Amino acid sequence: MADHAGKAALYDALAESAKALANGRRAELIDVLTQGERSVEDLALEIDQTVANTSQHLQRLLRAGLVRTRRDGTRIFYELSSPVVSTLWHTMRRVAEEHVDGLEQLAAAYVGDRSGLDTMTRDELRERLRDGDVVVLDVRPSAEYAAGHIRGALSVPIGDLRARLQDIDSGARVVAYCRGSYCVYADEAVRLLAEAGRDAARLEDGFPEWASARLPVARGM
Amino acid sequence: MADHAGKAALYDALAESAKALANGRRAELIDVLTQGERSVEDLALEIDQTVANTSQHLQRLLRAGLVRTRRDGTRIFYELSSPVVSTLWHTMRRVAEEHVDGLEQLAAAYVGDRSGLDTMTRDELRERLRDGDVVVLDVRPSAEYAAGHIRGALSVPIGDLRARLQDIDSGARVVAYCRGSYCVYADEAVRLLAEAGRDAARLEDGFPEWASARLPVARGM
DNA sequence: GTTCTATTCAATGGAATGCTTGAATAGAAC
DNA sequence: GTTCTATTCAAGCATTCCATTGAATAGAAC
Repeated sequence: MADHAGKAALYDALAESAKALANGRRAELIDVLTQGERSVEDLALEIDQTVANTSQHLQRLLRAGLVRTRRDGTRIFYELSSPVVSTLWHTMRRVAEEHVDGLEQLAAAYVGDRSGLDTMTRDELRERLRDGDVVVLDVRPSAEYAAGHIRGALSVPIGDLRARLQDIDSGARVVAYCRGSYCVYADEAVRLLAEAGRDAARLEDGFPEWASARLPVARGM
Repeated sequence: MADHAGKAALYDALAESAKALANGRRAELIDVLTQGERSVEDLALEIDQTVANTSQHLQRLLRAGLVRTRRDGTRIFYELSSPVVSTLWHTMRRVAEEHVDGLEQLAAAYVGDRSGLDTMTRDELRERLRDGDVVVLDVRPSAEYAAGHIRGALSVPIGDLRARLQDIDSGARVVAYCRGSYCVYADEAVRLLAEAGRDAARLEDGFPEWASARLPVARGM
């Protein structure tokens, strides 16, 4: 007969990865890290938590093996330890979307009304990029742009957009993108651009989807 | 600016699915349910817990939407609410295998030494089934056989195997299978058969892998 | 060496979780 | 109707988890 203690311990270990994700703040961290590596302070700002608290969550993720660290001078960068982790996060999100009820309402409440916003599919953007008749704006924080972006996109963090409006060719069709469908930066950008009389749309999804569809990306500033 | 409370609530909701899996006993339940629906008492036996405790875990899974129930006479059957859940479980397992350290040791400690056991791949078994020169034994509990099994397999729960040895054609090559690579029933069966002088091997993986490879399956006893 | 800064550590209190026990419920069988 | 049985509910206690606070550390800049 198999030993019961052994079986329990095995499943406890298997559940460790789930435990690491079983907290809203850590889920948020993993989601942000999906966009690329970030420093602790940066992440703390991103998830609206104290640095100490963020650090503790990160260390829990580290212990579970979901992230790894790299030191650069005085700061420490965290990143996902492998692509499987990002797959896990996306699968979890799909399951939650399908099965956690009330989630759609929460998402709608957070994202707000998108009915007035023009959108563009990945395929259309790819074609227009090939034809060169589009300006693509990456409105995520510049650290995320640096870690990877759609090839040909300009980095215009959402906070800088208003000030840099005049740098953007006023005749061109403009497409803004950010992290994905839950991310509201691109929405804000499109609204701001539309108010300024530009022909603006948001990419339906975000950078991770673009990258995992193996479409052209670039790194650095 | 987006409301922070809304964002936190959204991610908390997304983390709900992970919380449901963030416990060894619940992970075990999901794993068993991967094989098909089961009653509460049955599941309690399977995970070596009291019925009350098992019931509470099941209800947590139910609240998270990962399972659904069906009443049949006096008992209640639980099953996974959709195939995505089983995908989630497998992804989680892959992540744990890759990143939780000490897991391999735990698995090895539980599974024991397999070096003396002959194994057969899915492809080989499929060919032999087509040629008809193999006896296939499903050594899982009969409830799991009923919920779905390799077409052509006989149901011989591991506890009954010794008593039914003489029913098995003594000239044939015998292949035993159970739930997957962590499942030890098939190992036990192969050892028992080998001791009895039979030509026995275990299928490398288990029924779920067979089914998701879309190979021939059947239901019922 | 000293100072500065990003990160981590340690201790706290309050909330959620997990297992146990014994009682309650809701259909089935009679 | 009564009895039986599978499941759920409710209360209790020990454990773990989470955000906060303030102190400690380790490397960079000077």
